[in-house]
Amino acid sequence: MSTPAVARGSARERLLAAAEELFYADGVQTVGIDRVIAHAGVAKASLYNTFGSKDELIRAYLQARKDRTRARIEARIAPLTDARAKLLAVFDSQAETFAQPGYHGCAFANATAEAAPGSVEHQVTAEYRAWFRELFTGLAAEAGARDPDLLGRQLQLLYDGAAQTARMDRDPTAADLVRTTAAALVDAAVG
Amino acid sequence: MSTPAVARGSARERLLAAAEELFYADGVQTVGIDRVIAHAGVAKASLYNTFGSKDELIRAYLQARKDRTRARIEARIAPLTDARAKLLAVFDSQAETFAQPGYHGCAFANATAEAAPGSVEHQVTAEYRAWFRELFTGLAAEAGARDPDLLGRQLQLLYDGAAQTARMDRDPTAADLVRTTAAALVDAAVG
DNA sequence: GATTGAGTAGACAGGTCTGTCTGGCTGCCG
DNA sequence: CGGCAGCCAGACAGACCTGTCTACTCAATC
Repeated sequence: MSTPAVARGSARERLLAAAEELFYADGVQTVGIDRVIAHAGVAKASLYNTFGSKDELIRAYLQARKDRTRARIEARIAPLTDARAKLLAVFDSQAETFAQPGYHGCAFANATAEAAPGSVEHQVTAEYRAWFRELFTGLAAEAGARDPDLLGRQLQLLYDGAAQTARMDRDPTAADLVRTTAAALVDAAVG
Repeated sequence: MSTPAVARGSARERLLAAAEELFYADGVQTVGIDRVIAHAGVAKASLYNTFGSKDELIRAYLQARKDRTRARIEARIAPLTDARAKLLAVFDSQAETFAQPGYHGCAFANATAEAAPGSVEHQVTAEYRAWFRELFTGLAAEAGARDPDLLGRQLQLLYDGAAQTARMDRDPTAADLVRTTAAALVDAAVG
C-alpha cells in the first residue's frame, strides 16, 4: 500500500479526502497523521503548511461533513411542497446513509464521544445540531403541529436514536422503523 | 493530587472504582494506565497482576456498568405489576442518570464510537444491547402490544436517542421528552 | 534565465502510551 | 519465628504520537 488511495487534486483536497475517509471509518482519535498523509500521498510538511495542526484538519473534516449533510438534506426537501413530506424526507435522506456500505454512525456523535469539552469536535458539533434543531422545529411549525418545538425535539430524538441503532446493532432496517415512527408522531402532533 | 481519590478496598476494587470514574468521564481511549493507577493509589504491577491488560480492565469496567444498569432497572420494575408502568419505569430510571452531575451519555455508545470491530468494547456492548432489546420486547408483549417486536424496537430507539441528546446538547429535559413520547407510542401500540 | 511558490522525503525531537521487571516493604499464617 | 503472598515505587523498553526542520525537485511566471 505505498501508492496513495486518494489520487487527484491539490494537496489540500487530497488531505481532506483522505481525512474524511479515515477519520470517519476509524475515528479521529485512532487515526494518526502518518496514516492520513500516506493515504493522501502527501508530505507531512504539506499538511502542516495547509492546516497548521491535526485539530484544524479535524475541524475541516467535520465542517465538510456538516456542509455535505446539509446540502444533501436541503436538496431533498427543496422540490417538495408539503411540510409533512419534507419532514419525512429528512428520514429518507438518513436511510440512504444507512444503506451505504461503510456506514459507521453519526460522525459527530462518534467524534465527540471521547473528546474534551470545548474541543474542536464539540464546537463544530454544536453548530451542526443547532442547524438540525431549527430545521426540524421550523418544518414542524410549517406542518401545523400544535407544539412545533415539542415535535421538532421528538423527531431529533428519533433521528439520533436511529443513527445509534444502525451503528451499534448493524441494523439498516432502523431506517424503516424510524420513518414509520416519525410519521406516527407527526400525524399525532398535527391531527 | 498525590493522594488517591479512591481510598478503601482491595487493589482490585480500587482499580475498578478508579476505572469506572475516569473511563466514564474522559473515555477509555483518552485515559491512560498511569492516570488510573494514580487515581486508585495502586502500583502498576498490581494492575497487570490483577487484570492482565488494559483491555481486560476495560472489559471489567463495561461489565460492571452493565450489571449495575441492569440491577438498577430490574429493581425499579420488580415491585410494579402493570406492564405499561414497567415500560415507563425504564425511562424513569434513565431520567435519574441524566440528573446526575457527571452524566456523560451512554457508556457503551461512547466506548464503541471509535473502537475497532470485534474489540472488547463491542463484545460487551453487544451483550448489553441484547439484554436491553429483550427487556423492551418482553415488556411490550406483556403490555399487550399488537406488534411487541415493533414497539420494543421503537422504545429502544427512543432510549438511545434520549441518551445522545442529553449528552450532546447537555439537555437533561430530554428525560421528560422521552417519557412523554414513549407513553404515546405505548398507548398507540396497545389501544 | 532567475526567482518564487508549492510540494516531497524523511530525519529528528520530545512526549505519551502500554506493558515488563527489579527490589523492597508489610502483614498474615503456620 | 520463618516464609510467603500481596502490594508499592519506579525505572525501563519499545512503540507510536504530533509537530519541526532541512534539503531537494519541479513548474510557472516575471
